[in-house]
Amino acid sequence: MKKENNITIHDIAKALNISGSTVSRALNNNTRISEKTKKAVRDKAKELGYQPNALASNLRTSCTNTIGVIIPRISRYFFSSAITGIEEFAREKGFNVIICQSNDLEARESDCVQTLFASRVDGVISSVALKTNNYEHYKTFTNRNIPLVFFDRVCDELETSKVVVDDFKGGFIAAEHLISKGCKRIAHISGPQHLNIYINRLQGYLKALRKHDITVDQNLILESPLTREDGLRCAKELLESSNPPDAIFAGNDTTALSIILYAKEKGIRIPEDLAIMGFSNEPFSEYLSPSLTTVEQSGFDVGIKATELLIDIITNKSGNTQETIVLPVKLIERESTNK
Amino acid sequence: MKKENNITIHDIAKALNISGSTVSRALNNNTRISEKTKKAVRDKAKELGYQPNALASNLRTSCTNTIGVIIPRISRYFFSSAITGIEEFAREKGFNVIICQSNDLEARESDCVQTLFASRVDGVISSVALKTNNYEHYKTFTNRNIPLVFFDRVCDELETSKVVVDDFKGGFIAAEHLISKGCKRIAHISGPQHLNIYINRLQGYLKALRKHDITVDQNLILESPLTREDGLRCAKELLESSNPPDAIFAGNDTTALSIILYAKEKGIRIPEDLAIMGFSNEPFSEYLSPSLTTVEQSGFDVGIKATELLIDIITNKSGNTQETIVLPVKLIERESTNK
DNA sequence: CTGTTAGCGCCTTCAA
DNA sequence: TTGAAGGCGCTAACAG
Repeated sequence: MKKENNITIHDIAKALNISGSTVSRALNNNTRISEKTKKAVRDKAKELGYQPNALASNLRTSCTNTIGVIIPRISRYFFSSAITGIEEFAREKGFNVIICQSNDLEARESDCVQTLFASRVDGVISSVALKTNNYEHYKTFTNRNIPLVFFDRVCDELETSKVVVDDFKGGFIAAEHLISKGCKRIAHISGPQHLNIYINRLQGYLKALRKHDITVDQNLILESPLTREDGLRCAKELLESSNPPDAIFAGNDTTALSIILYAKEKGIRIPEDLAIMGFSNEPFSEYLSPSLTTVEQSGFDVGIKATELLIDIITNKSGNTQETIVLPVKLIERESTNK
Repeated sequence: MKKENNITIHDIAKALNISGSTVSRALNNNTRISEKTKKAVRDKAKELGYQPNALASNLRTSCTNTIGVIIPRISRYFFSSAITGIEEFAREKGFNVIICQSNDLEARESDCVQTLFASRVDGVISSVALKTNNYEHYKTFTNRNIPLVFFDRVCDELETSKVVVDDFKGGFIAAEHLISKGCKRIAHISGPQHLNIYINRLQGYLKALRKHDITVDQNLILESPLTREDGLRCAKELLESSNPPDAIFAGNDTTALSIILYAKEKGIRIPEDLAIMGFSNEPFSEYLSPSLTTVEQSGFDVGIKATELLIDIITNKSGNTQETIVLPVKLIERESTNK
């Protein structure tokens, strides 16, 4: 369906008896145009209801003013809030945002790359899929000098900028917090060990144990895909063992909630302030478990930071295209129900 | 930052000693091109690593193959799943998607309209902000013949297509379900009464009461902004009244969860199968309240339907631009904890 | 079936 | 400080 003809810069030019180029320059606030002309042009533009045609401008400049985003799933709160941050910042800077979901699958992620590339995005922000082991597809961007910024789940093989959360410290303070409560046998449910975030959280946890001279018990460290189902499996394994842990540091919200639910159902007592949900801020977590301690990162802030970095690279203000920004984490302790 | 020069159709043309238009037609699978030429063109395109430049095509055809979406907040599960549906369907049909959030504010919604318009989207899918009372800004689209489809929260003032959920029936079956459990005093927490969905749910509820000769008690019908805070206010008002209801049909998930939480905290007994969460499918609801009965709609399905409708209109397959599609609802009863 | 021609609306040299 | 001219890459008449 063709759109109606719109007002172009030439209509303004004709109305003002000047040339199209002058109008173009005036509209783009070129310094070589007199204030008087600029004002006249702007007024006339408003009067005629002129709307610049981004398409034409894009074709000419080969800039789309569009940022592509690849995320695992939009329905996870961390990512939807990251997108909110990305969108907000990008729009403010005059960029549009195109979002693609990988569904945590490598093949889909590869499709996303193609889609975004075909859309001629000026830059890309991505958080890698759980299932991604091969990062070749990202070279579509790096090979063509299209700026790429990873956030949260990053790829270390590629030389790009990154915005990460201090997962190591998160794991450390989570474990140390539990130790300070008197716990010795602290379980940790970790995620897929090819992803930086889970590796780092585990390392942080281990460091805390070592610092406090607590022997590491490998039986207390589980690797999980962090799904709900697997959360229940972990809960069973940990809570019904002959020698159960006295605290649990779960890898993510889903897992933590699964465990608490399982415990409640089986009548197993596990004080919520001795369970820690890793790195989440799901809005419903508080409802489920009002006294759960969490280690948090703000998806929104991560999104903003990543976008800021990307736009800096796109507009060439920053020559450094391999910067890594580490954002701090916070331990949030809630009122205890453990009376 | 300018992109490197890319392969164009003319490079292919030159390599094959044919004209650019033939290449263009071959690539677009025009019927008037011989299979042999098509194959030659496609092979050469692949060989050279040709990537079509959508920008140029867009400028020429004044179609962007892009759909704009305006939603209140991406972080609400219903909307994020709707977007997943929209995206999936749109991509399959070769459309890109640009998402804007209104944050449930009228002014922001108006900004979204401007942004999408400036992006020259081929069509728009929208769910109106809670705070929107004036729909003038949407005329930016309707005045210019840019197809507009509302979903879920629709605007009846504008003559557009709509995809809605059967809220009336939802309210009806929710109330009737509670009546069948023997409840007589059924409270309903409704949302802002300028929005179709809340009006209809309330009407359905009222019809069920009338059908079963239950006198309507206005004290049991609350209007709420459906926030968490107001959920607590409603809980207090209902549960601590001198004559409390024996069932509650909450307007949305947040409210339902607030009520259950409040009840638990205060030690007030309210069997979960006598509370109904209206129209939600938040992934964490089940964790919080495993036996809560819900009336559900799938955001994903709504998104798909809306996109299908919009793309039909854009591609002019359907002349009807004022269709209203009503999707059914389901009552989901879970295992009762009310032993 | 294929080629020629002429723009889509804007920006950017180059020249004045 | 402004104008003229050309072209970004593609497509849609119009001719053959």
